[in-house]
Amino acid sequence: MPLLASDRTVGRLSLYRRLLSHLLQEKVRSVFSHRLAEAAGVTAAQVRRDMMVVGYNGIPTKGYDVESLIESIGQFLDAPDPEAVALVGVGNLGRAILSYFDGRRPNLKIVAAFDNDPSKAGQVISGCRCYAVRQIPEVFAENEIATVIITVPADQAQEVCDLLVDAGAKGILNFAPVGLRVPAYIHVENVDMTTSLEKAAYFGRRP
Amino acid sequence: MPLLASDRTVGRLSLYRRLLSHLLQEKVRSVFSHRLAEAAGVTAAQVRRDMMVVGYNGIPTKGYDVESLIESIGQFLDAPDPEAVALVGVGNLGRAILSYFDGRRPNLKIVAAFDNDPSKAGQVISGCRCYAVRQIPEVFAENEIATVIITVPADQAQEVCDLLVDAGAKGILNFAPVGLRVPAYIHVENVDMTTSLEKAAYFGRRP
DNA sequence: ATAACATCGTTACATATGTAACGCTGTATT
DNA sequence: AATACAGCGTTACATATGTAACGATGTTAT
Repeated sequence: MPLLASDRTVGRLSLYRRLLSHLLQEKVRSVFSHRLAEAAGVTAAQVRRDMMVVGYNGIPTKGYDVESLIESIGQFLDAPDPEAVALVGVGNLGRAILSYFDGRRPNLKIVAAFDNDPSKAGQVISGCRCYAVRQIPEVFAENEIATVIITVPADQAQEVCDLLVDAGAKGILNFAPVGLRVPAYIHVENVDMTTSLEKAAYFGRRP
Repeated sequence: MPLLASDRTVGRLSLYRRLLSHLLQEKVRSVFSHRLAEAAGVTAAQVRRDMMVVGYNGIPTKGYDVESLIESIGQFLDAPDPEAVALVGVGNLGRAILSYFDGRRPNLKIVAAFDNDPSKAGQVISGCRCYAVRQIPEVFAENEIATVIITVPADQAQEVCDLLVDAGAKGILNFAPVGLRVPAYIHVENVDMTTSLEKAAYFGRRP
């Protein structure tokens, strides 16, 4: 099993796992590549090819065992131990995201939020404690935080990003609509809502 | 100039336009493909190739005129007239998005928000009026809404989606972590924050 | 026990996307 | 006015990604 998968593949694996979890909740024990493909909006061949990447083997005429496949994808995607995540920028969007992720992925828990408004420090929002921005280094070190979510306004994003990289961030989920400049070994995942909306409008208009 | 561009290309054009707007605010009149490429995180060749799609021509040794390029990209990406957008699901995330888009893209304005909690009807949030879900057909017809943002919980997303398609939605920006089933002529743009976070963590871990 | 069948794993192919090379063009300089 | 040069537009190439075809495999039913 290769230790590195492509961006697209990782995205699909994450999606498969979520779909499989839903199936498990509905007491579904096994699933065929066809069905999983339909739910994920891809072809059955794509699913089988992705399973190869994970190194998981199904059984002809039986399909994939839901529970053990979830386990296998987890071993591939997740770190061996639960990971601590931080969020910077406790505005409307930051709070919404804290709420969104609260309890959603136990292995990827947001344990600290930072804001440059000092009055927010000490507050607990959706189970997450707030700190001042200057506390980033110590809190990162204490919790071994490597993954961060940036939800500050665009004009502060680069500045915050630099602080985070210095503090040891490796993976950044960036909601600010700017291209962050980072060292090559850092991974930035951009969520650009403006672009997404414009794409929805554009392709909705031209079928 | 081709009337249809690829998904990726449209995403980059949207990004270029935003970067160009920033430049314009800083009174920058013209820009080279190199600089625009650097800001967007792509190669110069990519920028020039994308300009071909838009049908915009620069001038050797002078580069691209910022103002007229913004205009050209707008003509390519935007509808001839400003478009009305709706949002469904006025929870934490919905409100954050209403605030985020408030005044950001004048040609793509969120004019109506819907929620199944009747107490929200009549409220105005970030300049956007709230309605009950059952009012979707009439409000869509009145405002000729074709683009919608879905921010309802996962278990209600498909149901809401069906209503929206019936009401005439063509482009859907979906924040719910489920694969929506829609007719072929409808375009769904998924923003999957869970997957994005998992990707950030995965690639941060494996450089 | 054996044969038929459905589904899997894998390899080979097709398409989409990005990168680089190259000649062209217009400006600026002497 | 002629020449040098920086940057553009385009074409050709390389890589990445997705699709489909095909043989292998295990289960089930006779």
